[in-house]
Amino acid sequence: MAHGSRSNRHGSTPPRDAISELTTERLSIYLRCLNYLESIPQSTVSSQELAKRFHLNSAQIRKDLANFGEFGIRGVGYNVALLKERLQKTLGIDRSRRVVIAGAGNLGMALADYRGFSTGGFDVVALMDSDPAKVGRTSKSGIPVIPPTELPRIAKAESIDIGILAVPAEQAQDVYDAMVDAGIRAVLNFAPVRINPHGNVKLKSVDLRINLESLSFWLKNCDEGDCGEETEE
Amino acid sequence: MAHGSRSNRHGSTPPRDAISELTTERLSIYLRCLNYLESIPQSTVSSQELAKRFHLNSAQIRKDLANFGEFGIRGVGYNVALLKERLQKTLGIDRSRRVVIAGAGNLGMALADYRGFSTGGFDVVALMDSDPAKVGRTSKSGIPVIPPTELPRIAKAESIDIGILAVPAEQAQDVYDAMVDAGIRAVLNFAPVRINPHGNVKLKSVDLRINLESLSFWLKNCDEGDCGEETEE
DNA sequence: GCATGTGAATGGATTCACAGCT
DNA sequence: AGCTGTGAATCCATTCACATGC
Repeated sequence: MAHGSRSNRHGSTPPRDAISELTTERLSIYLRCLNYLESIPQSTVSSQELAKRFHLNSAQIRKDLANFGEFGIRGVGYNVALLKERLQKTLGIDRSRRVVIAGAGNLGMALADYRGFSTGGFDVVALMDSDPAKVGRTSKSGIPVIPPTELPRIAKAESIDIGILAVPAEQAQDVYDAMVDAGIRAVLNFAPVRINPHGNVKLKSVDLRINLESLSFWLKNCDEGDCGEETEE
Repeated sequence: MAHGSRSNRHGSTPPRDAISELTTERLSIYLRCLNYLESIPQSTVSSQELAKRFHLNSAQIRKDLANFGEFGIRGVGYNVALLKERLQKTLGIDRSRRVVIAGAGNLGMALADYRGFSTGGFDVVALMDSDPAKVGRTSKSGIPVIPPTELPRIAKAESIDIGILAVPAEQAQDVYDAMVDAGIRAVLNFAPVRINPHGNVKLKSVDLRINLESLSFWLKNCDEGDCGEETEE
């Protein structure tokens, strides 16, 4: 109780009306753009300028933002720093999110040390690997490798928010299940398999091969005639 | 001429009618599923079984496949090995695609050695890095690091199909432009920036942060009330 | 005047449901 | 009978265009 009354007083309007994944991914993109503008530096931007600069659609920008409040000033545009802050809050990265990565192979190690994660909101707490030879070592940046048996304890103790699967395809389902059992509620999967998802645990998959195959398809159709003006992001 | 007459004789029907990216990405997924079935082994599969097993929609599978020919047998289903072969051909990975990776940092190195690429259709020919200290060395699996000045020559000599950007955000645009100049016609970008695309060069971006942010958004909205039955791939 | 925020219109993609083949 | 391939129907996302407010 005492939870949902003050409805539109200054942007705390809750989504509640089912925001699509496409929308939230665009919010991240806007955030990226704003970071750039802030570094220029530039303090104000209109949806049109954003659209032109970064190949977006101005109406879509406005509509996406409108889902979460009224962040702009009519006749003026958006305050870069302010909008950035609002987007970070909307995406839930105003506080740090704790991450564990399963699989201390090439990919897992690279992700663990990826600066794009550590700077700004994501905190890789541990790598996990079933290979005893790897356990106890650390990544270049010092993230420790723990054994699978430690997962439940770490997940609780460090209140892990997100699990990343960077294990071979054959192990992915089992490790996913273990993460779910350990109470992790969001998983990002890099293994090239379809995970059997557990309801209530958010699953997203990034299949690196799919992207290459998609490019290959385009190349093939290019060779065979119509190249068109494709670009896409 | 002598190009488009024998229309539907055994599946060589050309797309020509603009296949969406979503469709081609699903083709890759189907291919992944077929590989699994082949390993079971299982020789025949219906769209319904595929759908049930891998959380897909049977009508969509049939519709996607129908874009490229009639691969199934009514009353029976699809031959796993045959369909797999057809999909590989459709995606243009029946022959090997040659890849160069820009950026010999953690991510670039991990991608270069990623087994998911090398096994089956993609051939990482070289890493490229502007750091002289890295040039001349190799990745764990032996892929050589070349300097940027070598790119045009390698691109021609090795007939590179695909460039991968694994460089820091600040360099991404320049390296992309260099790849375009070198005649590379498809680029996969891992840098968290919006690349200004060159027409006629296919660009796809994979932003690792976006995926984490998307999970974070979901977690946040979970905490604040409606969790729903989300899952998604 | 200028740019946001938004209903209405458009355009795509997914799903339904069945005709047609084996 | 069973399952594919496909028009029709539905659903969702994007874009347009304008009323609203600075």
